[in-house]
Amino acid sequence: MMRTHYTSEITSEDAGKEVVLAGWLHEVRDLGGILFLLLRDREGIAQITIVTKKSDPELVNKARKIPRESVIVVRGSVKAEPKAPNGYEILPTHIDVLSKAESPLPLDPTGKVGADLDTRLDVRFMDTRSPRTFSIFAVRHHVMLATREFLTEKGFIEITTPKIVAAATEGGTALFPLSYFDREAFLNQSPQLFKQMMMAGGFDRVFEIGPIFRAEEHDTTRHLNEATSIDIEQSFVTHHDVMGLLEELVAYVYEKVSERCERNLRTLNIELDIPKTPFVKITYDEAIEIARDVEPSLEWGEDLTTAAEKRIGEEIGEHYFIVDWPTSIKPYYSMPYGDKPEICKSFDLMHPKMELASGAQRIHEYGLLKKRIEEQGLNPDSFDFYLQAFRYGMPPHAGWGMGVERLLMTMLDLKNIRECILFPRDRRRVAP
RNA sequence: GUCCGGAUGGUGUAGGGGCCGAGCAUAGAGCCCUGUCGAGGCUCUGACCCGGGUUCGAAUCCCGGUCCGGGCGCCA
Repeated sequence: MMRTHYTSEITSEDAGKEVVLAGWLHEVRDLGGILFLLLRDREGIAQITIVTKKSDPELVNKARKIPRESVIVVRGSVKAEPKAPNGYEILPTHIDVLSKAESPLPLDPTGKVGADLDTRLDVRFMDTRSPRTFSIFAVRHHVMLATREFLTEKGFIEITTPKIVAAATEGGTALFPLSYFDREAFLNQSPQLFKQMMMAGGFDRVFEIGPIFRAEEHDTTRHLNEATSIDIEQSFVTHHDVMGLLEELVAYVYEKVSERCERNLRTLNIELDIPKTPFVKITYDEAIEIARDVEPSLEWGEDLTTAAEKRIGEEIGEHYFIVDWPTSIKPYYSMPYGDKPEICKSFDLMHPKMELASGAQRIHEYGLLKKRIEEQGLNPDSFDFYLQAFRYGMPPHAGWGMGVERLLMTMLDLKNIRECILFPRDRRRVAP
């Protein structure tokens, strides 16, 4: 290791110790007789102080010439100093420039001058140097870690399923075609079919965190063409059981993030309210009723518009479920109610600002599933690989899928979903 | 896809027919400065998206294109 400490690992109590810090030259303040260099690493910023008259002229000269954002290693002793930012400063004996930064910089990581999201995404490697952007991804990591902990604790087994597939999963959404040797294939829109097949496979409880691809030409602040989904499937349970699991998971993730990401949340200026469980449940019928305030022409059997979702979100004001959707607007694998087949055992998890997840009790009976595929205008033959799993002992099961970026976006109150993914793929952007 | 708005130094912006030889901030170069913490002061460098048109005159108005932002749709 080239460094002995992160900047955050030093306090005024380390006075007198020799340390080696490594990072980027965040800022230089040259006051003439005294020179302050700010060294930034991913955990924070440390002040390097050089009193010019008392220091080696060569070191002073060298320090004055380093361009901002160059990668430097500083060896020196810690001095307790109430006037310094974190209560300590480093009196350097050696400063090495490992990689000199060109100037001007494509954006300003100190954040003094703003940059458009588009500019930031073009030079994401530099954007993530800013403590704010870095914090978003530190939180993202903890969202995914907490999810894995929670689901593992609940007996779920993590699986990975193919992203290259032969046929559409659900119909509905558009897929990206690609050439697979001499055949056409697609990028998968969801692990749905595979996780269900593993219920027949005896896994009982599975989850996957992975990319999903949608070829829709949507162009909004809450859609991506490549997103990350947390998907679960569980056997011998009902949709009510997996809704319970989902709300517990969301609350757990919020709780762990607020415990483990204190500094990041402070950087982002976010005060996390841990959602209270159980979440409110309203039926689709009730949702339509509320939505008619703003969408009087909304008919039963139609999907909710953006304005409708907003109106209902305002009304409820916290996380909630919309349950019992019309069978016709949900995927074919959703289980219709036996006594009322026009509605099904499906649900959406909503944040007041947008949809986060959707799921259902699944059809586990071969004949009904095949019939539903046909009714939705799809060809059962292309689902043979899937349907087969329902013919030799398929337990009743339920599950859901939740968008990681949307969870993070609503948690951190970010205005654009592109903030939540390092290298977003959208209608226009395929690089970097 | 559609509607609205926009494109000015590296970055973020002001200016909406002549006042623009384009203002400001920040960054960069240089000088001064011993406690900065958005350090400060002085000097300098650096820009009107592309193509047509209107006009004596276009950064500014019109047309086309490209790119970008927001809303809606589609969608999760």
